[in-house]
Amino acid sequence: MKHSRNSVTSIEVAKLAGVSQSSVSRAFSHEGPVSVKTRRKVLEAARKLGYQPNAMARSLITRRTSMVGMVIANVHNNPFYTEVLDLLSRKFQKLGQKVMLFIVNRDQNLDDILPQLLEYQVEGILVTAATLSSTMAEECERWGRPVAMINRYVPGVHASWFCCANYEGGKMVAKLLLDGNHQRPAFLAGSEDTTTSIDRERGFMEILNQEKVEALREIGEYTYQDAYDAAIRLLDRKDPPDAIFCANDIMALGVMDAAKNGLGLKIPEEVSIIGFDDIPMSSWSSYSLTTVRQPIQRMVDASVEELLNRIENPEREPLQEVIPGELVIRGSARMPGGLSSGWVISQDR
Amino acid sequence: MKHSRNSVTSIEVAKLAGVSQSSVSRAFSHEGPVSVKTRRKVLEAARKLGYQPNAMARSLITRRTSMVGMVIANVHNNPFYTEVLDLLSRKFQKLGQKVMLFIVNRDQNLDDILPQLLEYQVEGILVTAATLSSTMAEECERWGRPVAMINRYVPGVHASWFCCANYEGGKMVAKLLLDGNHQRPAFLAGSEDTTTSIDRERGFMEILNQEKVEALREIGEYTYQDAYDAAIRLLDRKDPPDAIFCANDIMALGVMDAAKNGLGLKIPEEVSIIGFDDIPMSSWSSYSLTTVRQPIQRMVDASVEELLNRIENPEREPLQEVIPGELVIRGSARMPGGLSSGWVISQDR
DNA sequence: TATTTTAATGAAAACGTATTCATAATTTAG
DNA sequence: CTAAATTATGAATACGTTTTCATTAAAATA
Repeated sequence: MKHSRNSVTSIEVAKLAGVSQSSVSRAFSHEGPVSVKTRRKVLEAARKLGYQPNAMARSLITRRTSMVGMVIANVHNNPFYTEVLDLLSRKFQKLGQKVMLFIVNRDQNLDDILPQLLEYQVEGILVTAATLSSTMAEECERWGRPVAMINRYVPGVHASWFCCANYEGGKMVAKLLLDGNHQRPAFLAGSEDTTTSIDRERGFMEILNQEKVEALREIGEYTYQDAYDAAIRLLDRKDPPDAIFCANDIMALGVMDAAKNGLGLKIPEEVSIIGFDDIPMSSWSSYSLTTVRQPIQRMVDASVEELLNRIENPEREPLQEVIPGELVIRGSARMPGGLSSGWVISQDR
Repeated sequence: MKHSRNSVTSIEVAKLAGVSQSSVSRAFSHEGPVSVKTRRKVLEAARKLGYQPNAMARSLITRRTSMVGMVIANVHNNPFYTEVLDLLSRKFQKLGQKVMLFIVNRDQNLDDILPQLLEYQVEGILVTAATLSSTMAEECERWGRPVAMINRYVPGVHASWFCCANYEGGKMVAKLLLDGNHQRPAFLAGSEDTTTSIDRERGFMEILNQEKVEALREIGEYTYQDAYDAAIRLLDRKDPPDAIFCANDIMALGVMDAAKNGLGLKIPEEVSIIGFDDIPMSSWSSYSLTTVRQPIQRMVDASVEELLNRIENPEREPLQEVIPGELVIRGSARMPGGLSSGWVISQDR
């Protein structure tokens, strides 16, 4: 039984089973009336020939593909998005969706990706850690291809999105630092053009400004090494900060290594460090990073369900949601009295 | 200009442009003779209507999809495979292939994944860190869907694969430890059913047996936490090992944390630790892990190129290759004289 | 200019399925 | 036991392309 390419079609199965092609189709699609007898004959013949229905042909007639596009950035340098990718992919699988994957750079233009997704008739598009221009997003939506984003939003655009409460998270961190008697905080930004970094910083500065506390600032481009270098610059000043809030965990780990191993500082006695994400490594004993945990499972569940929902109900208005994170207290920041490692503090919103 | 679903077809474009549907097709597929004048007219009309060719319909007639299936495991708990995923995805993209992604568990049976891949007419399948049963692999190959694996092989199966030289890597580590005067080595296995762990251990034990050195053994299931716990068990014995070779880096980091922070041991003075992979975190200053670097870029390039090659030339015999890794000397293992951190030692094969 | 060669075009067929519609077989009701 | 309702079936069509083939237009040659 040697086959050339995938030549076996429903017609051959029909022939072998002694029924019409229509019956083969009906036996496979679980709809339509088929007698148990013919179904049995068909499945038997199909098994013998190794028949697989051709999804391309089917999609042509049903106008459904059960495929979604997934565009994701930052997957290699931020374990948080690795986990998002993993959870998204599994969730789609569980719900019977095929995933067409595109891994891009954070700042990459998606103009050349989208046409490919549309050509292949994905029924919806999920974008994470990358930004879809508003015209592109509108374009998709106008074509009846809903778009959902995780941790990214475009003001005024007609698309679904689900973000961690970045602004509120930044506020929580600022409060925690002030309550812990820090005098001279610093913020280590990610990329200047990401809403996540911007919003976290805005919340952070909001509280500091209220209390008339000034903050130092550096940029780390969301990478360990950049953060390491930035931390050295910060901590080597004659007026170094006594706390550094980093726009994400991977940078916080770089900052911790710079402080501990690079400059021999004690954490948190000489400098407190706080991150954002709560990636697995943050809980490892070498770091024990105090951080803001993103509600990753809820963000994934919500965005997937919303996307599929909008695929089924194209007229429905896109949903947007800001989901609160939680402050995870570990050992990398000096605490106000009464708080110690192990506490998890939910946001008050 | 409000569209319902994607209703605009080449026929409508033809109508607007005042040409035949065939000419529209020819204007878009870069083959076939078209005058510049009609091409211009067609593209203009297509732009106006926002026309996108339907890849499903095309694939039906061309019998090509430019889609490959990618099955990958361990992506969330091993950064090595995150990087593999990233590089694979980008490489396929660059070569014009669409990627249909399936993320699975390491030990998950692929019997329910494969039919989906075949239904969707992927032209080839790339499997990483998961194992395709030999019958399944043969099945694919018989249907003209070539299979390529990274870091996994099934003896005697008709498929391409590319592995790091795990066996030789294990030997290098054993030699290094013996030359560094270690008396009592241990091996921390990954999952018992993975060839990677098995082969690394085989090479390691081969050298130790030659020198009549006995080794302790534990199992870590490839996770940080399991490795941490296993390390405590090993190091808390009354006859603890003076060196631990771990089947991958993520486990080695867990072992380091257990030794350093859990038991207060000095690395490498009291215990040497060596890993396998060379993930980014291994070079971070908190760890500085001596490890065997997998030739990840070469493995990715080779497997992708081989897969596409076999798609174009179905008669070609599958290629298999064992690609040597390199020993990366950092600070987590006592060195024989003359070797110090920063050395990279290629395998002698 | 007449003739041959080449390029451009449109009509029609094909890809493999789902679905509609008419018909045949079966079951249920009367 | 017949009539009516229901269920099962097959023939034919449609989905949106690419491709073949015959034809026409244009260019190159004589």
